[in-house]
Amino acid sequence: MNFFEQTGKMAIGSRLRLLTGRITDDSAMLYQLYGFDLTPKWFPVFFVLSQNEALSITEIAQQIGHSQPSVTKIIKEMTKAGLVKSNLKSADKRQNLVGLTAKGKLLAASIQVQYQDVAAAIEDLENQATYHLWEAVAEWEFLLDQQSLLSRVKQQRKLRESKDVTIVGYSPKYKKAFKELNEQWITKYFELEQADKDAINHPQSYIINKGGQILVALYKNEPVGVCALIKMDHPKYDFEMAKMAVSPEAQGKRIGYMLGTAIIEVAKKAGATYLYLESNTKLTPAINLYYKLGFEKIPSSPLLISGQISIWN
Amino acid sequence: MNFFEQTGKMAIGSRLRLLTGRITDDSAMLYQLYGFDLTPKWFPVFFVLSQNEALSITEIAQQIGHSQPSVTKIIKEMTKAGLVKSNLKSADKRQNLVGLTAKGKLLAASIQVQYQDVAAAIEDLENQATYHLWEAVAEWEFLLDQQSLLSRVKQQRKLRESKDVTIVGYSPKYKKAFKELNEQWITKYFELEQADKDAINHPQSYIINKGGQILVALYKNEPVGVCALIKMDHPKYDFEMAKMAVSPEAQGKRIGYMLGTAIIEVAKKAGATYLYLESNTKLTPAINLYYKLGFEKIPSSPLLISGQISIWN
DNA sequence: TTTAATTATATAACTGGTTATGCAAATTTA
DNA sequence: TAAATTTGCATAACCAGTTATATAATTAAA
Repeated sequence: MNFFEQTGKMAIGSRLRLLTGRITDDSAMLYQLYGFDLTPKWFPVFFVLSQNEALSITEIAQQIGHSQPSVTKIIKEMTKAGLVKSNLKSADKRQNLVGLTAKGKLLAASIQVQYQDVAAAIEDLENQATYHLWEAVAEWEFLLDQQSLLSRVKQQRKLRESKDVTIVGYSPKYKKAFKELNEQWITKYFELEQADKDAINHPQSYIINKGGQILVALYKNEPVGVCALIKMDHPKYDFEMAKMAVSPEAQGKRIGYMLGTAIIEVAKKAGATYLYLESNTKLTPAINLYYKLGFEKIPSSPLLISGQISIWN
Repeated sequence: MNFFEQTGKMAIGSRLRLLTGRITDDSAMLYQLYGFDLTPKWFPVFFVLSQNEALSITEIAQQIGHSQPSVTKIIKEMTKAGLVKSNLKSADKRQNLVGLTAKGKLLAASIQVQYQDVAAAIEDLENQATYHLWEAVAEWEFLLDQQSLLSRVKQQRKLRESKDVTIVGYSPKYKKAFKELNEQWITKYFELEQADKDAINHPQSYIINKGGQILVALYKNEPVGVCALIKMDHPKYDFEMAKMAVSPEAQGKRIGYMLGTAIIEVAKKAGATYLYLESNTKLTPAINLYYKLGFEKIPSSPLLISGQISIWN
């Protein structure tokens, strides 16, 4: 199996498929060896039916983890083989209650010896092994229930991509980016007010020269996010965090979070203890980010959330 | 997954199938997420082709562990998608040498980031687990290479069935069985001689009364095997082991072996140090059994093997 | 050097599952 | 209580693999 040494673990799906096929093939031969008229694909259905007097198609499907049409087909085949009787009396006329026939029950009783031998063989095999397949599979099921493989890979991608993101200070070459990124999202949700226009068109004079700061997030050396710290003249708040914008194409790389923590760092170094922030509550993802950064809601104003950093001190 | 707790490990095939499906489904979505025009089933072929300039269909099939028609179909699809060019120049005109196109090579290069993310996600998952799926699968492959599941179950069956076998001493109620079992196999291969007839028709007078012994193997209380110890008047050999017969229906339950070890035990208790045995070499399974019991060939006679017990002392 | 056997591939037919869909019965909602 | 929604099932169509088989090219054997 040199192939899988080359691919590494990302081929786990292919590798599992091959092993499964191997086991299923041998299982088919086992039923033959013991002289039972059964196929591996009937097994799960047969097993649950031997544990229950009668079940509906859907109940069986749920218990064994198959789709409902799969069970319908299997039941049809098993009925033909005389193992199962369907359409038993049910109060719910949509349901097709099925159960084992006398022949099926006889088979269920006599197949016990085969079950024992197979269980013993697998137990023996697992005892020879240092890694345990059964438990490993159970654990993967559990871990994938908690978070799917898809979502785990997405998380890894974010992690990797955030390594390609650097945060730099403002310089005139980012003037255009600062304007466009802010324009983009503000016009999407609101109208551009004069104060907005002033700030995003003239960051140097309206923000930096007044004691503020601007940070730019670069992804592969292209500016994809900005954030500003605006000097406030207020007894409690030293700065306002504002004009945070991230390009939609660069979403999902935790750029907002990186800009936020960086700007807080800058504010701290400038001696600030509280930051002010205004946001419309309808911008849910942004609000979540602010909470994550440590901002808290000021109860007074219902529509806006303003906040203060409670993280430090 | 309560179902698999009920079935126990004999449902390992079904359980693996479900897990495999789950992983494959997520893999398909991953290719979509990263924007690559690839499906999970192409992956093994695509991977080996990205490692080799050109391969024949059969070579690919062997490397990835698929059937040849499966690869043929996949190559057809990938050719249609422009990833693969087939019928490259080959000395052997039967062969269909295939390799990646420029587009395929580009894809191979750009998909590396996805590979990395998937590998990292799986690595992370395995690090969270106490049992390790990848290694467990590799170990099962190895153990099944050594001995198939089918053969392991057969072994367990023998073991179980040999527990239902008991060895008892001769009594007149086994007279018929002793005769029939011996008649059955002797007439199958040879002619019944007068000495044979005497012994199998009158075991009491011809064997036991002359200082010999007879053991009977019972399977579910039915006599299915016999073996005799015949007193010899010889300077070296105390007894001859003879008239061993096992019913064909009871074959494969290690009954011959059990009878043999029991009769040797009896001989030991009677003070014997060497046993004599004659057999025609064409009875290969029997010969193997005798060797297993500790008999050795007497070089002089080519057609017969006679022997001596060298196990004890 | 024919002839026979083997090898490489393609194709057809099958298998054990899946999703999509439509219909009838049951349940919930207005 | 009529209308809308949900549920249970069967059927159809598909999918990713398989085995069986035919054909052409190559290799081995007579």
